[in-house]
Amino acid sequence: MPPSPPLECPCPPIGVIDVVGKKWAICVITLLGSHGPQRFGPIQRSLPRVSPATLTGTLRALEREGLVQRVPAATSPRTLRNYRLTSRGMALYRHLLPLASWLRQA
Amino acid sequence: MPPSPPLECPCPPIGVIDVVGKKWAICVITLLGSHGPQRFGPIQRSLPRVSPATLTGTLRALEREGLVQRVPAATSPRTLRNYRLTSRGMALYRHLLPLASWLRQA
DNA sequence: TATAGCCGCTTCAGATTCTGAAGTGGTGTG
DNA sequence: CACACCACTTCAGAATCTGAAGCGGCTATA
Repeated sequence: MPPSPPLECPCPPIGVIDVVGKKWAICVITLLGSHGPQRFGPIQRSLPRVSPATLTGTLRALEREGLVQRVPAATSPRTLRNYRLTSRGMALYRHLLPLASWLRQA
Repeated sequence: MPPSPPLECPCPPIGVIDVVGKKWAICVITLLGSHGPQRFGPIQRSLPRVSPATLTGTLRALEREGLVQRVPAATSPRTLRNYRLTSRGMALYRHLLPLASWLRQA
């Protein structure tokens, strides 16, 4: 008897999930979705135990996937930048809300 | 001016998310949710590039969180065991469905 | 009973990734 | 100019993951 064929996984295990299927990416997306655009510092302070190197990598990966973009921070006199969700990122955020609420009450 | 206080993250960045916020855990939960209880081998064959060590670790962590349980595989003459979602695991599965559908069409 | 094979892991080395402390560079302020 | 602030970058050590290999329990067949 041949081994049973692979089942189709509802979550394709390669591709975007390599970016999104990480806790810091999930946290960043839901944070930006619920609190609006933020700068690097506040994001870092809101996510205890994330190292700046990992946060930079996470943000760059989300940018590459077109989920987040950097925009000038209008409120600041400095040339600082906010990270904000793109419309694709907003769509993902909405699809993450059920998971986020489950995680909160879990 | 003191640094802005941390924002409340909708996804608490410690706790269950350390188990659930990984791609293999997401894949296992959605796989078991959509295809019913499965044994180790079929799960492994359905998730390309997961190593047996990582899959074992993922399943044990999900078991510890009460999301998955091992039950005797009734259909098999062997003393093999299926992994199946608990009711808590089923609840998580339902909250993961929107994410899974976004990932599929992303 | 002997034996061969499947299955569910476990072990291991090497590669990748993460943490947290420290440092760098660019920009605005006094 | 001196200084502070912020967004990173660098680095070493720790943790985690991959993929190949092997082990032990069980079953089917002889």
